[in-house]
Amino acid sequence: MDTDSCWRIKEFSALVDVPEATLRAWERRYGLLEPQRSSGGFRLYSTADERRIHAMQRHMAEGIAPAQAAALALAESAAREIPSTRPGELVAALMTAARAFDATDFDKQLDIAFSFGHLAAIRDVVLPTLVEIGDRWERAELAVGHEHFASHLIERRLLSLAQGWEAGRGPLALLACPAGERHTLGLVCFGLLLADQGWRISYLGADTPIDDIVAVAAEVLPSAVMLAVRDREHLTNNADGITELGALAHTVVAGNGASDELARQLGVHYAGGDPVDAALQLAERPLRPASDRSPWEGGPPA
Amino acid sequence: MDTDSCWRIKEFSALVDVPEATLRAWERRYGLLEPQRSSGGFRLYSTADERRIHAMQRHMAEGIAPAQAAALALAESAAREIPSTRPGELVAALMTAARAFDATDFDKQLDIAFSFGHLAAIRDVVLPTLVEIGDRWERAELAVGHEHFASHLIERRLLSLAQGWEAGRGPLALLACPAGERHTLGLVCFGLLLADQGWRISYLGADTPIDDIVAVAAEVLPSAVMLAVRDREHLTNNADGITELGALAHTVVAGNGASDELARQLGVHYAGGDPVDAALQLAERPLRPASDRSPWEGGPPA
DNA sequence: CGAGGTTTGTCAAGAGTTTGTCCAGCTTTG
DNA sequence: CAAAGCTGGACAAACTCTTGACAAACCTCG
Repeated sequence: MDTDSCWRIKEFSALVDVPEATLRAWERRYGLLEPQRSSGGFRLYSTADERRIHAMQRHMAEGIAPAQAAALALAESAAREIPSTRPGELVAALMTAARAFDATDFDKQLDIAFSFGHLAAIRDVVLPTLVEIGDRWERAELAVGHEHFASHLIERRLLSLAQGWEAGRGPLALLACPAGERHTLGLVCFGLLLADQGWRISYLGADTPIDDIVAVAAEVLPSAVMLAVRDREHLTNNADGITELGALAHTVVAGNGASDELARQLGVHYAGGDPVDAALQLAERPLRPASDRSPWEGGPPA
Repeated sequence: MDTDSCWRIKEFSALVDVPEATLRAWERRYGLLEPQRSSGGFRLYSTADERRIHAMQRHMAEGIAPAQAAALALAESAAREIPSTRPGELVAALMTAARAFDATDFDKQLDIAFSFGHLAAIRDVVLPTLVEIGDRWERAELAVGHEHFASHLIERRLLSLAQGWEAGRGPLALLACPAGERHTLGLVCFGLLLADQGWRISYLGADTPIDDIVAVAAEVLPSAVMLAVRDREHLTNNADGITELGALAHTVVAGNGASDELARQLGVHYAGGDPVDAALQLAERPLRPASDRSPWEGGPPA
């Protein structure tokens, strides 16, 4: 998306409020700018150049001499490509970006988070951020607009990463939220982690009538079914269907709406409130040889 | 479609407000225009040429030099070539894949569809598929499970393509579904097409309380706000807030729940039921010079 | 403090590029 | 036939390039 090597020197000079001669001097003397060139040799500045100019200006405003300011700006520009940040800082940066409705920055922080792998990103950044957003929303420190904005960007990222999770040769997991339940982010996190362990994912998403989940399970014969619920009532309202599902396939309920006791009543398994735990718990069980139809038949191993 | 290659140069020149000599120069020097020719050699401009001119003008209004503006306009134009294979076959293949819960195949068909560009894929494949799914669901030929399965795969694809749609320098559009409304796919299609035209997108997604949409609009100051609704009641239930929004920004309602009459009552604009129409309609208005705060102030141009 | 050197923003000259516009001579259209 | 178009070349205005220079500001050090 960087087709933006556009501005010629006059426009760029006006844009960043630096005289043309100075722009050329900074390029010549410090290598601060790296404009492309037109076929005739005209400079074509990009947004990267713009960022470097702004960094330079910021440092000079602090009283730093031009040569040093340029060196700092260049160093920052280089550091932008190799960030090393702690998860807590990433969560804070995500919250800041969400508060400012800065989708570009939010996405950049997600880039950094996911550069550490799915597990670390989800466990240490994405889920803590969702919790933080929820907390602040409850304390009215954050508007619904912020929550929607951030949730969408996280969802977009997770679904992008989910590309291809249905392919492969591992056991099949069917993922859904039962009727009424619309919080899918945890479920998608779970699916991603499970796919990392070699599972294939079939995903039905939010608010799926329990009868349809049962029907799909009967057709695709998954090795496991995962139902994610935030609100307890979405389990109790669908109790009969869930019990039916439990008889058909190894069924797991997870999320804050589920509990060990409730799962037992429904005749299904419980995997805790945390999708990371749930995925690792489900994935780390040793699989039976491929000749078995289901690794779960005969109940879960001790 | 638009086989209306009809304007001769004088009329076209007046239409797009570019002198005839300049039109010929842009064609000769940048290949920006590809008018058909009459038997005697007269240029016959089409709506595609008009779109390219508008893209060119948009970039030049941002201060980008003509040569670069033309290159950008051409790049955008290339992304919307008309497919050579039959879209109908793709729709049929998608339905078959959905019926079999074959996510891998479904995704492969989407690959093919989107190889023809966002516009063609959305207009000729994605939207027809959604309509088809809706129809078959109403006739009970398709279970909710199939619908969820397919919707999720389409959503996943669209959101993946939406990566980066917030970046750039064009006018900003704020997209949301008001409270109660959960059908976002059309809205995302709209956003993708608008982003192709150089707009920046800020997205709040489904079921956003109208007060929060207003609050976000007041903060990010979009050039346009788009509300997508399938059910009419989600407009009427939020009437006061929508009118307030209309006073704050150029607000457009679209989708099957909207209508010209209802929009007028609410004091906002109506863009039809089809996101493709809506996006092209909004995008193709010539933008005022960058010095103006909003291209819409003073109402839409004649 | 003051001499001597370095840094930095700015300028100028002369050559080259980009771009909107125009012209001449000829053709097409209605 | 008159109005409108076409081609190809040509041009001037605006813009940009490089190189070299220069003065003011800033340093270092005796």
